[in-house]
Amino acid sequence: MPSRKATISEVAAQAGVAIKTVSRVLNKEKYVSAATRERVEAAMALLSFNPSAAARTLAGGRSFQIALICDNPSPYYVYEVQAGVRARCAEEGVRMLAQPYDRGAPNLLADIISLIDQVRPDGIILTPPVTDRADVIAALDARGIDYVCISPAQKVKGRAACYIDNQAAAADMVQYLIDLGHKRIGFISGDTGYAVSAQRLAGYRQALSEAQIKVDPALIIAGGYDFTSGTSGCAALMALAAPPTAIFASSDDIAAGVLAAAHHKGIAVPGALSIVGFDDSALAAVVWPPLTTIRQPVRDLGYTAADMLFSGPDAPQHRELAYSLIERASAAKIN
Amino acid sequence: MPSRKATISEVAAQAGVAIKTVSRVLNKEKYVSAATRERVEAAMALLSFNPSAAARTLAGGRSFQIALICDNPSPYYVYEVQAGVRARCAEEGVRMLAQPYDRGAPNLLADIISLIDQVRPDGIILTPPVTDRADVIAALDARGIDYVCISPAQKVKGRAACYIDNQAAAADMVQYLIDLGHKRIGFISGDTGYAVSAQRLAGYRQALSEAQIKVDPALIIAGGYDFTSGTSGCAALMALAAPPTAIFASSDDIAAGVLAAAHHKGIAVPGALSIVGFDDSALAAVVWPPLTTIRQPVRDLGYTAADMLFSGPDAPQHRELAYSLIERASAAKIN
DNA sequence: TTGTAGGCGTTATCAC
DNA sequence: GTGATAACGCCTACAA
Repeated sequence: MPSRKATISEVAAQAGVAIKTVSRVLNKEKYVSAATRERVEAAMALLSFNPSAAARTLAGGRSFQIALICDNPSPYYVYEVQAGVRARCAEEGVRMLAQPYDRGAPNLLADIISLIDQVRPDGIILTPPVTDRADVIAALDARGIDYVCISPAQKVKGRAACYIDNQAAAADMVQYLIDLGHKRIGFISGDTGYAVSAQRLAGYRQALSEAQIKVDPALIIAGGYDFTSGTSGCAALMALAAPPTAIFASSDDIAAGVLAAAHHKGIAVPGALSIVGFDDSALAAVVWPPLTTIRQPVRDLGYTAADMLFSGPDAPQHRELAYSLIERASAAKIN
Repeated sequence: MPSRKATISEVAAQAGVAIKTVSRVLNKEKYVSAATRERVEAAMALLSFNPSAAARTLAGGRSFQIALICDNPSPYYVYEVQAGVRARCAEEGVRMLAQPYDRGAPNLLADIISLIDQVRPDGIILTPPVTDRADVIAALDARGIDYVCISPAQKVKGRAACYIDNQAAAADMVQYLIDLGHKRIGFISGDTGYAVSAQRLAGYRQALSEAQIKVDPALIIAGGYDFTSGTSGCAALMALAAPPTAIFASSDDIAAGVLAAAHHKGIAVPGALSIVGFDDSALAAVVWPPLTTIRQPVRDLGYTAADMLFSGPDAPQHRELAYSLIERASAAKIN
């Protein structure tokens, strides 16, 4: 194993062909005789040749990198999205450039433009709430970069995305609780920075309204998509003079927090309290296969199939602690 | 905002200087008059210039990318390490190339070599168990690439690393349980693929031995660093004719699993059962500051400071569910 | 302090 | 099918 990197011209010399021919083999182009190809491949193996990504990018305009623009307070969510994207990238011979960013960063647009101009990724994957930033989308369109949106707020015709009707799904979940006999149902919202937060709240209101149940503002707690919103939200709800008998958590992390707080207070779940949690990473799971076609038109997706929920590598185990106690209304209904 | 990328020569023309001068400003080199610098910077801003990473890499030999070679079954661990590395990279104007890999991948060495030769990262960060792969380390040394090891099995003089004496730390933790009066202490091990797993078991044995407590093989469960090892391990231990009164979990994920199983069985924790968990991501937290000096000699680190434990962005909240019930022996003792 | 020439390793174009 | 040659955008070396 040589400690110095072999170049394409060395491979060419070794195989007794022109540089361009090696390049053809490398890029799996047509019009290379089988004999030549084999000789070149042998030479590449002999010299353990690895093409320079920088040179290929400079000359060819492709970077062999897919950027994942990702902001989410939940480690599980990030982990699953990354794991899935990474796996698909490996299959395609592309590298994943994970770009977590701080939500609310003032220069997000500039950062993304820098990324594009500096790295020239072959494709970009967006997660909320960037999926809903008109300026970012416009910049991507202007540069003609391929991209897909995970869970955008709106379904836009012709734009590659993994979409779900959040309001309808949330309404389904609340309806499930109503069917169980609940009338006082608490709601812990997600971060207001995410468009889906309002949509889920709308679904909550819709279901109650359809069931002729009056919405009690005291039962609606403003939270964020994290564990602590669940703990504090649950505490606040249970401290009410008339506490709820069920709680809708706007994310699975919130649901886990609610569970923790409920346990802390000695409340049996389920029993005295029912909880449903909205599973965001289920949506993320769906984007993996479409990534294949990131350089081609990607079809929009509707609801996630139930069997895709929690389909991440070890998702079931990792989340068992939370889900063992969560009514799986979402999984049952979202489909 | 032009939709086409500006080049360095365009900036040079705009500023009325030579390309090389722009390059000097770009790389913050000395010997550029303040006036010239300002003019160049103005031109760069005007054209919203972003240098091509590919071109800089090809010509300069630097890629402005740091690779993070990471394998771990715990999302929290990965999340925290990535978050920390990313933050430091941003400060340094470098990008993070996260490279999760499948443990036990047969071609890991080849993959890493490909990474080096193709991307030429400016530095590499390794996490267990790659930190202990002699072939990988040798390859890195051969190529003269800077790298740091998080939690290697052995402390190697002169090799940049974030190290902790796992055996001593584990012994401390078990001693803590013994001090609480426990005599039958269960042990759920980590994956045998990690060198630290054996070291932690050795620490367990050592503490028992020093306390004149006979080691009962039935109390030692083979597991992995994940949640389910905790649930199944706990179930197995509690099913014994003489169950333990305390359990040592080889990782925090295992500890969380033990907790879940204990709850499931209606066992009060703490009370009937004490649990300690080994916190791996605490070690990871320590590597962040040294990253600054990744291109310079990096000093070895000893035990992690207690106040660095759980220092990740939202670590305390996210892990509250698990830790609210875990005796924090490790945090107290590791320092 | 600034500018000029040459090359980094690959791909695209256009011949052969 | 295969091969020369010119880019690609920037940095290193060496002048001026």
